[in-house]
Amino acid sequence: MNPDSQNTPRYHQQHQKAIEAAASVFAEKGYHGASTQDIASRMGIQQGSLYYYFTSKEAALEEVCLAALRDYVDKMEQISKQVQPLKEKLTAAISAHLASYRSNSEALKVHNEQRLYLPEEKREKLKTLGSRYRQQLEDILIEGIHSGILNKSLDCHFAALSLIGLCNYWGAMLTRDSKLALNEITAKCMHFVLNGCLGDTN
Amino acid sequence: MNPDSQNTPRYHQQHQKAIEAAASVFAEKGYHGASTQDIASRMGIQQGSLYYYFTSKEAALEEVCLAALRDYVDKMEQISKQVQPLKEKLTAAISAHLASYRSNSEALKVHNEQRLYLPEEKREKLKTLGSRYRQQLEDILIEGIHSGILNKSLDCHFAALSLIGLCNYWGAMLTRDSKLALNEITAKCMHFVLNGCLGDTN
DNA sequence: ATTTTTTTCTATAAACCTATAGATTCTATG
DNA sequence: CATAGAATCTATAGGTTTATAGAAAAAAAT
Repeated sequence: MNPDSQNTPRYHQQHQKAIEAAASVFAEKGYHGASTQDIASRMGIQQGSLYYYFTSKEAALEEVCLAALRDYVDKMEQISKQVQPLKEKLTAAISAHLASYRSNSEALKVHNEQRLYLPEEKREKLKTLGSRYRQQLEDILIEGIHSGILNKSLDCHFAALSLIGLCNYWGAMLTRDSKLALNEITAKCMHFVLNGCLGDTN
Repeated sequence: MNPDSQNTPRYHQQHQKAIEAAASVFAEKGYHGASTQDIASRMGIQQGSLYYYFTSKEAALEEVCLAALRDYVDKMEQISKQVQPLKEKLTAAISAHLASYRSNSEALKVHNEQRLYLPEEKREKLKTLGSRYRQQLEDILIEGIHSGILNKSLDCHFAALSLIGLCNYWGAMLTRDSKLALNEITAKCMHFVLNGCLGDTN
């Protein structure tokens, strides 16, 4: 393959479609449970043709995870930058996290559930992006402490991770049960994270 | 195979070993990523011999999940039955949940991450057991409300599920990072669940 | 219109995987 | 110790899977 060929508009567009197809199939069947045949079928080409866009199945998983996380970190960065009170920011963050599970071709789900099947080396970029995301969340919480809203002695690192865990859990639920309402779950997560089980309501 | 043969002590013991081997391999490589060869090797027999203990690879996954959940529901039942204050009960529940990830041959992890690869019919028993577990947790919370400790308007159903999500997340972390201390994570989860980010410390 | 380049297809090698059948070894019991 | 039954092994059928190579079709450039 001529290396220049990767610069045509068509290549770019098809490559994108390939990533989406892979994300969708991996989300449904898991990395090992999905075949390159499945991915190719979903994007309407022959199995062998897929290798024009991915050097290997593993590379496909890597690209899916990277794209998902990059997308997501970007979104978080925007939220984090905006000047608005803590509660609004946090709600936006949770809502964005949960929403990705529904809409975004489930790529984030693939990242969360399948990335460990990548070899160590291929996971490094993911780790970097992942901790940047966690850091942004942490910063929002720290800011909340400074503005006097959150508890001074809150362990922000632990809280940020827990929030991620919580959102991943409910995000996965959302993809499985279409009856669940995104807004409702967002609000409940928000309330739970802020108040816990002891705290006063409203 | 003579159906009586399944009643010998040796069969029982080897069957148990097979379930543990399967749990360990599934936990590491995922259901589809693991081969029956892997499982057989781990228990030190030939690949074909495995079928003396499992009718199929899928049946192996089913047994692993069932065993894990049964074990776990039992443990929860005991905790739930004990007469002790809410905080102690909740701590015991969280600690037990997290501990299973470390010690229990990671079968619970397999249940949480791989059970969806089972066909609907084979998942029904799991659903029943799973909701029994959730219900027990919910009951602990309800009791906490009645005894005046927890917030009256707490959504116990949502809180119970969230707690499960949180424990699954930190449980998975514990298996990946052996430096994390079980007791510390238990205490932090406990504190987070009770107080959230707003609540007072201690 | 012809040539070049990109994109897709077909065919296939090589590896692997599940499940079964029948032979073989082990174990317990009379 | 001989024998029945349990447990394991070997070999393999039948299927799927990844990845590659070379042909063919489509698109773009000259």
